[in-house]
Amino acid sequence: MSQNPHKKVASLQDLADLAGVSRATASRALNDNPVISARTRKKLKRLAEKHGYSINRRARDFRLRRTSVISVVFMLDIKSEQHMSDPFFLDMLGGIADSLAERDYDLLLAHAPITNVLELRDSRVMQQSDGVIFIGQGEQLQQLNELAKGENRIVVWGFPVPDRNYVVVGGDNVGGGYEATRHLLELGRRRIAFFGKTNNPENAARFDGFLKALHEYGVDADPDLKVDMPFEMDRAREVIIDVVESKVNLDAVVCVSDVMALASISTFQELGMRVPEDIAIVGYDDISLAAYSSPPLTTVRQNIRRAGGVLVDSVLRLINGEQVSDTILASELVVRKSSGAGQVSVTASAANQGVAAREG
Amino acid sequence: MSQNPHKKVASLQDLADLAGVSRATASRALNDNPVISARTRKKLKRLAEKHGYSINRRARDFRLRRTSVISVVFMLDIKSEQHMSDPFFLDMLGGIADSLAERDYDLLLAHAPITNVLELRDSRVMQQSDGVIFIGQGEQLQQLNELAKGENRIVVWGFPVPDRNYVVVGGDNVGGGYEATRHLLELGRRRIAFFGKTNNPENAARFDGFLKALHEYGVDADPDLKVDMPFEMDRAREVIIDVVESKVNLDAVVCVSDVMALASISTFQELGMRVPEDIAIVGYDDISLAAYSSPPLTTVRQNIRRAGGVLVDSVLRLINGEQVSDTILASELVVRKSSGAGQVSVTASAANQGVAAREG
DNA sequence: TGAAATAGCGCAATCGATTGCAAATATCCG
DNA sequence: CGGATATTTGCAATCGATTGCGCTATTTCA
Repeated sequence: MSQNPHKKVASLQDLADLAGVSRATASRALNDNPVISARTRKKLKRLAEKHGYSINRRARDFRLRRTSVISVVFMLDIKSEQHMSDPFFLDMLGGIADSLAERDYDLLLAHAPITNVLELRDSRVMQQSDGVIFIGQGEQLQQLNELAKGENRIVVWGFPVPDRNYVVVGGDNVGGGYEATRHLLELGRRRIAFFGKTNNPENAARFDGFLKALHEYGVDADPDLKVDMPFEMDRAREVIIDVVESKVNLDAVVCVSDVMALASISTFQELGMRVPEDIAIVGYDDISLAAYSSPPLTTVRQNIRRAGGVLVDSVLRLINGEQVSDTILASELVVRKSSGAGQVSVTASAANQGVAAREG
Repeated sequence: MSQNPHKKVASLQDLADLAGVSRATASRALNDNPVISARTRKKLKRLAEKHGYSINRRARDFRLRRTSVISVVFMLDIKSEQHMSDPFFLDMLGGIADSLAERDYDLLLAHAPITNVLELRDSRVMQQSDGVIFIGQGEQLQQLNELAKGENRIVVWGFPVPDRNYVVVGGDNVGGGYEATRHLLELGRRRIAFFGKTNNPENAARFDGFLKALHEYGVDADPDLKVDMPFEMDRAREVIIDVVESKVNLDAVVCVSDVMALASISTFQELGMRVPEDIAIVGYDDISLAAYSSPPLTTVRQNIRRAGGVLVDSVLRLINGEQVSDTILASELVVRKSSGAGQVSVTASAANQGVAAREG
């Protein structure tokens, strides 16, 4: 009201009228179309500025038959909504949101637990957005692949399994699992457990790294030490108690997430075990609370903000019809000692850009 | 492709052609306009179903001059982006996202640190969405109020300060602060500190509750025990070290967030103090990790998912031109003991619905 | 100086839906 | 059976932008 010198300039037509030109000219001027003279262009831009006119993006998107919306879908463990509260996801979401904002895209958040990814096909996630970013492949590899069939605007944060119809951006899960395990082996531990479900490719890859390290150090893998840990912390706690009570001999744990690691620390301590003296624990993600557990948590850090940027980049390039290859981002082991919050970083593995080219 | 029996039915016109009626009739039929006969309506709905036609929401929104988008703005401490990774926010966001999805609204996420709220005025947050939800009032009470002036589609999660132009939904901060403090007083503690900045209304209210409890128990408030704690955990750590080293006598702490409480526990332990023997700590929010710290954290729980629902409800009703009053949601103290993950809940204060009516 | 080339701008169709009003058809009633 | 009323449906404008094509000026060059 009061901030606009004259009456409201709501549409392009209003602006054009004000400038004494046609709507078409106004449109072209604001879009820097070279066919418009510099004088006219400047005049219109000045008027737009002066009257606080900003283009109606919905109208433009409508005309251009696009949405300027990217959907972000969290593929969580089906029954555990709680899992979503892992700070890792918020960091990831923040990174994606920032990158999208820079590129002038909106973010449509879909995080309700999805029982079958294929149900998404007719949903707004697919229909009313220009592209989709999946966080995690979940357990529905088949369905996800089916959904991605014929679609060329889907990017997934996860692990590059063979024969898929989507682009993958992921951390170096094998390397991360390997470094985490190697760290424990270097500390002299030999009875190292792996805590986490391996029914999704990411965790399976971490487990591969785990096995690789064991093998390298000549340690046999004991099936009892692979624990299929649920994501919900209270249930995880029960499983840990089971493990300990069944007298499985273990002196270290590699966890697939920091949240799980923190829950484990708490549970082991509750059971009278000392961390890390009796049992050493390594997490994954390096959430900000990791540095503030007691003892501080050694963990594998993924560059989440960078990941968000790459995810957005990839999906936008797909939309643009460009060739996009997969990306594996480096992870690094962050070693924390009980004495204070000091930390030492050890690079785990270098970033490999574009590991696998994508078939057209 | 293969799932559609015939060719693609992309627009309402296609569907109308298929049914042998006009576009107008098709539109009315799908929208259950009573002026259309039941037979025609059924026929069109069946056809739409069969051919997998779903309405183009952008086109409809465009015609209806609305966006079906609600913006969510996180009003964070300006310099600390990290703060965003507090799991509390993700829970809140999840609750809002779910409620919006139910109501068929999109969620536009704006979380970049905002130096001046008024800058939002010309941004997409205000211009391209039907309503706005602010999470927290931040420190910019004045500007926020200025922004809300003349707007009647803004809802804020926070504390109902006087003379504002927006609707507030909030937890019972005074009650929460009070109960947290009372709990410590009941345990016999008398040197209780308050950790947190009180430059935003929510925390100020918690501090009021804190003072009220002290007063009730005849304990004098010591200015040294009010610690203006930064949100970043590493800086908070430094402040705590300062406090301890300056020989301030304290035996308990009320924190304005669980994340801060967890960081405090870690720091106190690092300094050789036992928790809770030497110093007892109460948090706020009951993030899921709170139950898994060592020792488990006693905290004030806010019903976040409910909050998300109320926020969405309120903003949609505002959009709808209805009168909306403020809402204060109950908080409850969750007491956790070192022995295991068992927990006892004590209701802190009842929910007061619609505390203050809003001037039209 | 006159014809051709170029620059600058406007006309009008278009994106996919909604809706006031009018037209067409069906139903009713004396 | 004819006119009045009620029921259904269609016509066409509209939301706010973009863009192919064509129309004027203006400039260029022989």
